[in-house]
Amino acid sequence: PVIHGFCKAGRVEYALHLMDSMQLNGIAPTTVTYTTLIQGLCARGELDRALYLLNQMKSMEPNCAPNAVTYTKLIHGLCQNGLYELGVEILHEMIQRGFRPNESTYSVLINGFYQWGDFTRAVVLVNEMGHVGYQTDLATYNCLINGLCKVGEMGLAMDTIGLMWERGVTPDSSSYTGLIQGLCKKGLVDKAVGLMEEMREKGIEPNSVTYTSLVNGLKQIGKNDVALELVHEMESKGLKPV
RNA sequence: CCAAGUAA
Repeated sequence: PVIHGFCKAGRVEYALHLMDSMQLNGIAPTTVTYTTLIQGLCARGELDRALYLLNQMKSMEPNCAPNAVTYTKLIHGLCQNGLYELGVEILHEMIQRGFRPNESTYSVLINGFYQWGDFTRAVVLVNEMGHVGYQTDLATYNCLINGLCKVGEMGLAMDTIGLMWERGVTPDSSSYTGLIQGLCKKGLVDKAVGLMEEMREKGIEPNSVTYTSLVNGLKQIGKNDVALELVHEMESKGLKPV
């Protein structure tokens, strides 16, 4: 808890030191302690040290056995630093050790793949996920949609949101915002406008990011007047441009 | 029970 605070404040070194003194006083670090430190190290790009900590945890079982959260944080860190191949390895290790990766784990990886442009790997992963009969939740879908939009696969992205409705997962404003951005990038601003109408019909309120994205799209194709209208509408709802 | 994932 305290350590978590230090990590968030960017004082990872201090937190590590603190853990040492805890051990000297006979206080055993817990899984959460380690996990938090791993997160802190990842954020600083010190992945080797994070991996080292993971090994240390494994040798200290069962008191601080790594769990799903530990792995997810680590994989997240690896992905952020472009080491998603290693992330996949860790994922497999995790499965071998009998951990079920959960929705967060997959979200993190999907995100990592797209972030570094590895579209094919992402698709493989998603299939793998579906194959295991995995339950994809809202955030996972959103990661997927965003990824697809980034690659310009708008057809697939639209299919995905359709799938969400079918499966009873209600998309949120993030889901739609991603799509709107993708459409705008392709110059399909009219479709983006239509999509925004659709989302309100379904009772999903656009937020400031949604508005801003669409406004930018409209400006790009020179529809400054329409863009301005939107800005006013947004402001009348108390939303500020981002 | 406390630590994990998504849009500008």
